Amino acid sequence: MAKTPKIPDPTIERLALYSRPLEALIESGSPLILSEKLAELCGVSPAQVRKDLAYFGEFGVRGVGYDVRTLLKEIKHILGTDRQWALCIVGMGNLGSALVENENFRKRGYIFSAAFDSDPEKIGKEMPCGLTIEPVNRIKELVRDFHIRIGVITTPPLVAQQVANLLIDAGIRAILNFAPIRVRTTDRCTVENVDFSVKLENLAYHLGTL
Amino acid sequence: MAKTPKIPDPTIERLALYSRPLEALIESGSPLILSEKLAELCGVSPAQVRKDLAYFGEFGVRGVGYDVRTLLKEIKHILGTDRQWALCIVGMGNLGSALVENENFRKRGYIFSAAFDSDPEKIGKEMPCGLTIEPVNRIKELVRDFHIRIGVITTPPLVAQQVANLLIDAGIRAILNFAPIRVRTTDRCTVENVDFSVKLENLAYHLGTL
DNA sequence: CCTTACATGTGTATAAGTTCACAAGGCACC
DNA sequence: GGTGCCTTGTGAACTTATACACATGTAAGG
Repeated sequence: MAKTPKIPDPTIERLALYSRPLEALIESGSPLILSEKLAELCGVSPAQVRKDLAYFGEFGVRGVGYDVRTLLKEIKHILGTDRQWALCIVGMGNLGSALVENENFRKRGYIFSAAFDSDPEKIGKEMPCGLTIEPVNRIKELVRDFHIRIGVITTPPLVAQQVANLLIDAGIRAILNFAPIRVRTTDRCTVENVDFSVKLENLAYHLGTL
Repeated sequence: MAKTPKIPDPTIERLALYSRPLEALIESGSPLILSEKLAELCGVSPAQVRKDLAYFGEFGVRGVGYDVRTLLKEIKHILGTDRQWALCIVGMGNLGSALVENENFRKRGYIFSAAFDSDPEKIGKEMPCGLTIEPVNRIKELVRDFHIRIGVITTPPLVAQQVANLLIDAGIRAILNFAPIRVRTTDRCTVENVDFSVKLENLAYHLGTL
């Protein structure tokens, strides 16, 4: 990996953001993009775009702009999206089921390799995507066998922490948590929390002040 | 609304975060919470908690702590979560269906009052929650009739912007967008974007550097 | 080959947000 | 009623992140 003295966390988040319009631009055949245009598409400032990219190298050509294909390739390499990642998911309720069927993930190299639940009713059922729901006591075994590095939690909040512990114990080093509770982890394991209602409350606040 | 000179945006996001453990504490019967304890539960610093709250008033008692019920009440009032909000949702795929069935929303006062899709196959179908899927050309009418203020977008990315325009035109002033594309709006309309794969790419980056 | 135009890359300035450290205030016990 | 303990509330220091403005380098055209 390239020399990266200290990258701001928001920069990483924005890199992922930049890749969305770039993918669309490749589809539409545009070979070139300007920082100004990309900035507008992502809702940030042009200087921000250039600074973010400059942390990792010189990907553009002065006086010209950025080659779309090259830039996307570089961003994907930085983020590690140029390879595939095996995921597992715990909690096959409505949300969990929706996620494993989601094409967006697969398209970006995130492959659900195992799905778990504790409900005996669900265990053994095959889902439209072809996965069979496994009992949680097989987490360790399947994480090892499928080389799963990332875990997704879509359980009720009350059991989310236990599940996180199971995942960490199984060797998972990154967790995407959809349960509305902050799960604790060790230094070895990164967590990203996604809480829909937090977002909604944000919106409600802004509505209230209008 | 109280005098609020200039509230940092992260503060609002954290207020919503604080409310989660507080709800749990009420269930478990603890009457009192210390900034240090709440901070730990939310993964922030105690000073941060106190500063965030101090923007809106003095809710605690020095030397004692915060009364859980009072604090939650105040936070809910600030965020506007002490009343109910009517939502509509556009795009009844797997994710959309999962969201309308989600109990988390209803519990916090967010009520799905209308669901839309453009697929003739889906229109007219009744969902487990009792809602009937309506055609998108009824958005304006139903938004008006049900006094809907917040719209949720769970469509494919290609039509997300059009849908956003429809919603804005119908008078919606806040949008929660799950499509992996940044939708543009007017000043009158706030948008919150939730992009799962951005979160995943974040995780992938951190895994890569480990 | 030199000049002009233009967009990137970057050091510096500005702004925003977080942590620190302590003053202010309330409760309990003596 | 006074004293000591404890936690909040908060101004100031510090850290982080964003915006500015210009120097740098490339391509095209005369």
